Amino acid sequence: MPAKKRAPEKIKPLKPSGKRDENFFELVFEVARQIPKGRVTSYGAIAASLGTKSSARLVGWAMNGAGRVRPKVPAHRVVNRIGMLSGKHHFSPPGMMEKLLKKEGIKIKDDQVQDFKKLFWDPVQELGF
DNA sequence: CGCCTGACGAAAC
DNA sequence: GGTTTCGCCAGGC
Repeated sequence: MPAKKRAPEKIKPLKPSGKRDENFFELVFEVARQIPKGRVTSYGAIAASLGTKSSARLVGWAMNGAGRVRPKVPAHRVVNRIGMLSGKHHFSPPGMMEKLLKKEGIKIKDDQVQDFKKLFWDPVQELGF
């Protein structure tokens, strides 16, 4: 029997209104803007704070528009859950993300954030969600 | 109109 | 324990 069914944890429904259009993106940007300087968070953490922890990909997708919203969203402070700069390839110069992070005092080693766990900023915890 | 891809995550194998 | 697959939603082709 082909193990092709993964439904581990059930995700909670989105807004009762069913409105999950660009509003979701706005929320992502809002949370991302709350990231303090010198700190980092993960896509999944943001998604979780919005109530859609399974939609971590959407957070990343939302970041695609991070550069076209104002004020600019510090997308460079958002990395995946292991602290890897998965999104560096999406910056103008791929090294920009790392550069910005280092500028804030964050050490990067091989596309990975050092002391990620220590620098991790959990929106759910910090924002009190 | 349908299939594939994508800056993730987590379980299944 | 590394690899694979699924789910999420949206957009591109």
